[in-house]
Amino acid sequence: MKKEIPKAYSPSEIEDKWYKYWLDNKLFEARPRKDKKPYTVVIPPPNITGILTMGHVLNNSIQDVFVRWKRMRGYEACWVPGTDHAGIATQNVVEKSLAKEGKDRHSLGREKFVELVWKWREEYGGTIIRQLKKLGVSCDWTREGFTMDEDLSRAVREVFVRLYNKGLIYRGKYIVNWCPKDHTAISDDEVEYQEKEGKLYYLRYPFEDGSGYIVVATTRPETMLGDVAVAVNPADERYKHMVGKTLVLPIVGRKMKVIADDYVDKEFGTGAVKITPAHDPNDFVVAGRHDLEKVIVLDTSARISENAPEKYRGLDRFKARKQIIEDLEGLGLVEKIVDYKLSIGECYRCHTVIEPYLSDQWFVKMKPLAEPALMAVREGKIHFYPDRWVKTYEHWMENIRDWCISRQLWWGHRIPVWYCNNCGEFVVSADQPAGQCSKCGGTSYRQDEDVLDTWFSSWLWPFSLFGWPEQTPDLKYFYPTNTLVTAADIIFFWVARMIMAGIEFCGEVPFREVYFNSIVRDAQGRKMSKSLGNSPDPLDVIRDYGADALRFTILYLAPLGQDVLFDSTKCEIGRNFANKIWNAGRFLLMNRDKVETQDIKALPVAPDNSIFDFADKWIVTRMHHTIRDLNLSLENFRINDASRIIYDFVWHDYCDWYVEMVKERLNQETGELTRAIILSNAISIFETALQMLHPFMPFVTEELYSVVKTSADYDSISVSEFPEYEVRLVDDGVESKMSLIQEIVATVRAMRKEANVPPSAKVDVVIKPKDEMTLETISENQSYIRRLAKVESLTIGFAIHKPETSASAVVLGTEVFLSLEGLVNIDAERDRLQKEIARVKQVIAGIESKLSNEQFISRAPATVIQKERTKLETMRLSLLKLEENVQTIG
RNA sequence: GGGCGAUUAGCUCAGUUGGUUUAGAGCGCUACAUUGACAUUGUAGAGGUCAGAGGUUCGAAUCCUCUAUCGCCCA
Repeated sequence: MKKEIPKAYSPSEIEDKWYKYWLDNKLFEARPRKDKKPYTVVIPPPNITGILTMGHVLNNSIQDVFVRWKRMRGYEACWVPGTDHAGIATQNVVEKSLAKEGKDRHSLGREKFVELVWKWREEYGGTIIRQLKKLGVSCDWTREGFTMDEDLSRAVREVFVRLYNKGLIYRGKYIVNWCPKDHTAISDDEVEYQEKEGKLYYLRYPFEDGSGYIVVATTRPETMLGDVAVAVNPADERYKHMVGKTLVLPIVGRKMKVIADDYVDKEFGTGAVKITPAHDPNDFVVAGRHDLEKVIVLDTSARISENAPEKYRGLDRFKARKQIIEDLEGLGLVEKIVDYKLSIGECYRCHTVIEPYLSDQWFVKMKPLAEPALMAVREGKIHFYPDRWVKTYEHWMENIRDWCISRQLWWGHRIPVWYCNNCGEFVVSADQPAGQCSKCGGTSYRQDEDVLDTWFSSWLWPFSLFGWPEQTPDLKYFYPTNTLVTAADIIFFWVARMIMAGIEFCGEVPFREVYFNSIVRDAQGRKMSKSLGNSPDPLDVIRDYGADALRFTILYLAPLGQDVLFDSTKCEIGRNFANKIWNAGRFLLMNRDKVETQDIKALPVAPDNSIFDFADKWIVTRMHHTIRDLNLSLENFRINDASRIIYDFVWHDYCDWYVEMVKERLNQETGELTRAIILSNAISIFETALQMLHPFMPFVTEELYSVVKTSADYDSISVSEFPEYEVRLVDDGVESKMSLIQEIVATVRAMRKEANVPPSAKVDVVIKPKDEMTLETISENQSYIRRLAKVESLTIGFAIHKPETSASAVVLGTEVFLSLEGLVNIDAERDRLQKEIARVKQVIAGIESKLSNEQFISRAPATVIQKERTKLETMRLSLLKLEENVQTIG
């Protein structure tokens, strides 16, 4: 079975092949089963309008690591994918394409428009899902959900009805955040605040009786058209005598009173505030207290409305602002205009400046839902990683405000409220009411025009996906889910609300752990954004470097709780690593071919065979420590630690040292059976390494596993058994022995370099060990030292004298001499030794001062003191030898 | 204004409850190496007063306080 293996790993051919294989063999499909524990993850559903970003790459790579890891550990791993209908975003996209044809949604009509959006969704809505598959994610695609699916929509209506019946949903005229571009209300959380340079306008409002004027300060002078009062603080001496007096609103001519209200901040502006109840949330509250009229002077596009003087009607709010200031200046009513830094609210979708706007909306009373959700996190029913997000969560939950859930859009879940066409009475019902109107007996109804906030469906995601409100077997088995991986910027939008919904509707938290993944930034630390064009297209990166490389790199770079600075060229880390693994596999296969007369699959696997030497013992020990550390890191959500651990093991332990040692053994052994066993040991270690690596780099590991595997137990590495730490396979002493060998090798290499010995030249080395144990270790492994340090003859013994012309070094008390007939550079050698002597002296001085400190002796633990004593001894011995050797130079 | 985070090698970052640390890695840099796993490589090397100042401690990159700079969230 000779096989040509290319020198370099090329991912593109391999990735598609294996992804298809996994899907064809239904390896990611999960079902309720008694013999296994479930491990459930629901994907944060990307918008159907979205395309894959680096943020998605990180988020989904993390989920895939957990899911694959758990699957291999014997859990029934269920990762449910899906998409979000994204009300505003999707409607915008479709409207834009309509506009290109010179049409708009109103000319089309609601029904046709919604049909069109569905068509758009069929055609383009799956883009991000296709892209996700390129990443190799192990989702159960048979369970793919969409927030507008019939099942999920049913859950939305059911939830609305239940909350309404419980008195937690109400309708009312309130000030909401209005986006004049999208023509809809948005929730408080959907407003983004930006610091901007603006102006503060000081306007004079004259008294009716001609006794002068009062000066008010405002940042939005155009709203004066809707003013109905001026308020001052009742404790403000400056204005006390003016309260109750009548003003005439300039331009408009409306008569209004000066009122007193505690809300007014004496320090802000002049201490007198104009009151515009229909266009400011605070003024709205004040107006309620004083029973003031609410005059709406803007229309839904934030143009001046019919309720204002004719001159301004139809003007855009910013144009109106200019015009009004101009006109007021003409009347001599502008006191001054000063520069002012203000925080402006923008629509998080389109970045249009939000207008506070009085309108009829539906709200959810949040306080009763928030309380148990807050407790759940406080009591540890849900853990956050990193846990500092708990504080943010608590702060928000303690100050929670009601949630405006109605949106003036066409695309979304229509509010399940029906109005009697006859009398206007409304019925809240999951389905169209069939019977007679309870009030007038009418039988025809029309449904509320508005749709629900998109988050009103995504907060049900962890259970609506499993068939809620039906008590399905899936729901019983897979809910609550285990791990939620998401970005922290939707902790309020989504995470907190899911917790509330889970507890309210299922009586159980929706997940046990929340992992907040890093934010991916560009190399300069800027947030990735479309407008900056600094976001690499993950598909390009996959094409250039491979999906495994991208996954590994971003996981390796993203520590828990820190942002990650990413640049495509960093994927060299992952690409080079994939190539390294590939070539380790290539080495094994090429050598296996040389012993093909042996049926390598039939050979006993390490350590249960006779050929299990120092190198095998060492790598098996290292491997089990790696398994232990890797599993621990993953259990603690320290994914970048985990990727480092496996990286170091594969590259440094396995490739740099173990493979080199295997080469030496193959070189020495002539018996084919022995050679085959050596290889089978090496292959079995490699297989385990592949398994550990598989959650991170699924493709290359699957490919190599398929060609290298000896056991033939599993059709796919993705359903093979994840390695578990076995303490019986750990040899306690072998690591320190190996590190002695490694240090000796490194020292010889360094000495060679120092003396300018060409890399190909062989050298003679003489070693005088520190003690019997060292002697034994070195003797037993001298062939490795020879090969790794390119040594011709190696002499070991206690009765050794330093060769005449040689370089010397001391490694943990053991002397190493490098014979350099005519090669030794006396000055360089002396320098090197002097430097080392100085360093060792410093270390000794440090330890001595510690040990001579009575406080240290009396207070430090005995083990620490003993360690210091041992260290001192070794260092003193080294110093002695170094000084001896420096004297015999030349 | 309130809260949170960061500051360690030229760059990007590890350093888990203070003591196996003589502060590590990757990239970059310097030197050398190419007949078989890999130049997407190997070997060796240079490079750090752990932001600054105090404090706690026998012992601090690690804990506490303050200061400085940067970033994020909330008002």
